[in-house]
This record gives sequence, structure tokens and C-alpha cells, in this order.
Amino acid sequence: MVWKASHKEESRQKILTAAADLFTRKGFNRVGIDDVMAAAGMTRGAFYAHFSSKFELYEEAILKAGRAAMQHFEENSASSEDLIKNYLSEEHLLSDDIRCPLACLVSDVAHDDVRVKQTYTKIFKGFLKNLQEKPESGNEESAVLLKAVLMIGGMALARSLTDKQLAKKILKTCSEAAMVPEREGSNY
Amino acid sequence: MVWKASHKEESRQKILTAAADLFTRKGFNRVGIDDVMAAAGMTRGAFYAHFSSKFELYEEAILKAGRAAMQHFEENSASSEDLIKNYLSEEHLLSDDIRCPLACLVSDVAHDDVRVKQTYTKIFKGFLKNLQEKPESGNEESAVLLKAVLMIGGMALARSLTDKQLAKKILKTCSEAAMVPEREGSNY
DNA sequence: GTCTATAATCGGATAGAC
DNA sequence: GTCTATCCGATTATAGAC
Repeated sequence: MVWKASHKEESRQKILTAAADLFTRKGFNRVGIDDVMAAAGMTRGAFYAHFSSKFELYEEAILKAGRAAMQHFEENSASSEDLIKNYLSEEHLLSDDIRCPLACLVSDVAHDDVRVKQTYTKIFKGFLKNLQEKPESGNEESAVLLKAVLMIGGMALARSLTDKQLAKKILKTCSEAAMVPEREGSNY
Repeated sequence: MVWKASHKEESRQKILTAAADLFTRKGFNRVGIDDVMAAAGMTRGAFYAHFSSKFELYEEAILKAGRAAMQHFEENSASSEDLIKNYLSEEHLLSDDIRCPLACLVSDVAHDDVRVKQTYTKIFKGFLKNLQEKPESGNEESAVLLKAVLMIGGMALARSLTDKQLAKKILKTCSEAAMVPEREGSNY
């Protein structure tokens, strides 16, 4: 049988997309290779033509999820305030397709091995850079770090609470607070 | 063989202590019943005389870890500022015996079933109440929520980064920021 | 490159002796 | 109440056909 040159890469991307979705939604351990491959429209046997282990998939999937989330929130946010508002929105909390791995996997990653933590750290630093580069943003390092913690921490916490009223209040409060620091030292 | 009336309860507490330690350190999935029982000085077979399932143990262990952490930080903190400083300290980050499950398991819990999330929510509300009751603390709800997010989110994030310099900076920045809000509306 | 079938392992839960 | 031995389901990874 003959395969298009692009076919393998397409399959690989399908697997990664499915994995990014499932891992951020259910965590590493609650997702089997079967689940990922089924979601990608294939069966288990094909997996190892693309990745050497579930761990390798995990790392790449987290990266992909991070890029996808970043891009999504960037595209829909002209200002730093928009970015914060969108990130800490109920849409993000409930979204079926966009979930930031920094929030979905904060504590998960802490229990994984160093390589996963390194990947996470890399994504986190990209997140910081993004926050910092928004033109009208207060970009002292401490202000940026605080925003990041309020965004990631607020969203992570909201996801773990059964009291959805309280979860929403957290999102709202963090959103408002994260917008304040940038006014100090900004131009208007 | 005859057993002291207190023996069973002692064993139970040993198991819970070991479980609280292991689960907050490694997460639910990376810890087997074997591990817990070995740490408690027993073998697997004895487990089911105390708990009906690993899940049941998880819930109780989280509660125990929460109470232990709360008590530890309360005891060593006269003021709200002390509490924040101690919670966001490097000692807490590196501690072998005291780790707050709210930070260690934020995103883990999000992937678990409702009952675990309910337990987590309960602990979180206790945490809020504690923050609120500190006499000199600013206790508007929003201020308390922000402190909680900075503490839990900051510690969770610090645990997941390989860049320990950055992790420390996060702890320090969150610590300072969490102390600010309470000055508004306080008495001095 | 993807499939089906299977090997190998690990971990939760149970049974029965003491 | 705790032990050892065992069952059993789930899941990662591999083998070999197409």
C-alpha cells in the first residue's frame, strides 16, 4: 500500500490533538492509549509508529495544548485586560476544546518526573513572556508573576470546587485583581 | 490473640498518616496500597479491615492532611501575615512532613470524581474561614479569596517548576502581595 | 502505516490461615 | 487484626499479518 508523504504527519497531529484534549481534561493516568487513539480515529497498534511511549506523548501533548491555548487567548485579546478576562472566563472553565495545561495540570505535573516538569516550566515561561509583551501592560517582573499566579491558580482552583458559585466568584475576583497592578506604572 | 481496644484505631491512624504523606507527595495514582501499608508498617492484607477502598482512603487522607497543615500553620502564626509567610515559605515547599493538600492536589482533584472534589471544597472553605478569622485581617470576601489564590496557586506553581530560582521568586512575590490587601480596611 | 492478537506487568481487591 | 497467597481487571508495549 502507498501512503501520501503527508499522511503520517496528519495522523501524528490527530493523535496529538486528541491527547491534548484528553490529558488536560482527565489527567495523565485517567487516559489510556486506547482512549487517545480511539479519539484520533485509529487503534492502539498504530500508536507506536508515532511515539515511543505514553510519556513522550504526554510531553508533546502538553506543549501542543499550551500553544493552542496561548494562540486562542492571544487571538481574541487585543489588550492585556482582554487576555486576563478571557483566560479567567467561564467559557474557559467550561470549554470543550480549549483548556490551558498550566491550570489543568499544575499539581499533576508536580508528581511527574523531571522531564515533564521541564516542559511545564518552558510553557510557563512562554506564558510569562506573553503577559509581559502586551504593550500597555505593567511589565515589572513581580506584576507579571502575580498576574500569572492569579490566572493559573484561580482557574485551577475553580476547576476543583464543586461549589460553582464560589468558583465563579474566584474567577471574577482574580480577574479584577489581575487588572489592577498593570495600572501602576502604566501610561494612562 | 487479644487486641487492645485502642489498637485498631492506632493502626488506622498510622495508615492515614502514611497516606496523607504519600498522596500529597506523589498524587493518588503514583501511590499503591502496598506503599501506604509498608509506610505504616503493615502489609496489604490488613488494609481492608480499615478502609473499604483506596478511594475512601484518599478522601480521609486528604482531610487529615488538610487538618494537619492547617494546624501546623496556625500554631506557628500569631498574625495573618505570619500565616501567609509560613505558608509560602521555602520550608513548606521542601517540607518532608507538612504539605497542604490544597496546593499539592489542586489539579489532581479536578480529574477525580465528585466526592473527592466535595472533600477538597470542604477543606478549601475551612481554609477561607481561617484566613477570615484572623483578628487583624481584612475580611472582605474578595480580599480573602485573593489571598487564598495567591497562597495555594503560588505554592502549587512553585512545586511544578524546575527553575527553582523562579519558584522562589513566585513564593516571595505572592507572599508580599497577599499581605497588602489586608492593610486596606484594617485598623492600623 | 495501521490493524488484530497477545505478551507482560502492575495494582486493587478477596480468601483463608493464624 | 494482620498475615500470605491468589484472583482478576486494566493497560502498556510488542509481534506479525495486510
